[in-house]
Amino acid sequence: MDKSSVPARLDSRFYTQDVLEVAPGLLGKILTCKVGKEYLRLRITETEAYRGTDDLACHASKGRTPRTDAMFRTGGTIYVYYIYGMYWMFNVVTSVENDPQAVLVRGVEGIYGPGRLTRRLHIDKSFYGEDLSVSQRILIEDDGYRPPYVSGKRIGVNYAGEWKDKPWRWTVL
DNA sequence: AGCAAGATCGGT
DNA sequence: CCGATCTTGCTG
Repeated sequence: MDKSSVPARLDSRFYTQDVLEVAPGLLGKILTCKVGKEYLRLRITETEAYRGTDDLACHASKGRTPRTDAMFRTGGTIYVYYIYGMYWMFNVVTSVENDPQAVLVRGVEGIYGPGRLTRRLHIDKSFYGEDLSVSQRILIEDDGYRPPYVSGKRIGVNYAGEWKDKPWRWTVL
């Protein structure tokens, strides 16, 4: 049998890598989330990397606050924040403790937009700080699928000086 | 206590 | 292109 076709939960060995490895690496992985009594399983199609205190687009560049605390924890932690009075943003923390990095999941199959996907998956503040490698209601799985992809500039970060042009957004073709 | 900005979205 | 809508963090 084909071992690579058996879905396996991603663990800390994957999440503790650098965000520039994890963000494109998450493309094609299966985001599994319990919604009511059902588990919705959707492949990730678009991601963005936010990397450390130097990256002016990264919330951690403003320091460690109650809001950004989760980003400073170990890889696999969930960082969720509320924006524009309407939307929850779902992020996967990467790297090790005190090296604040995170992947913003911007899209999954059939759902384009970070605010839309959290609405569909019922992801809100209650997921803040949860651990993707052990949670019973949310996890990410790898079944070996490796889709082709392209990279481009991040969205909505024109205030970030030289950091606004980093090609840290990845989209499946 | 008040204020300005924000990793968005949907309608005009 | 603009309004909705509210949390966060900073200023005073």
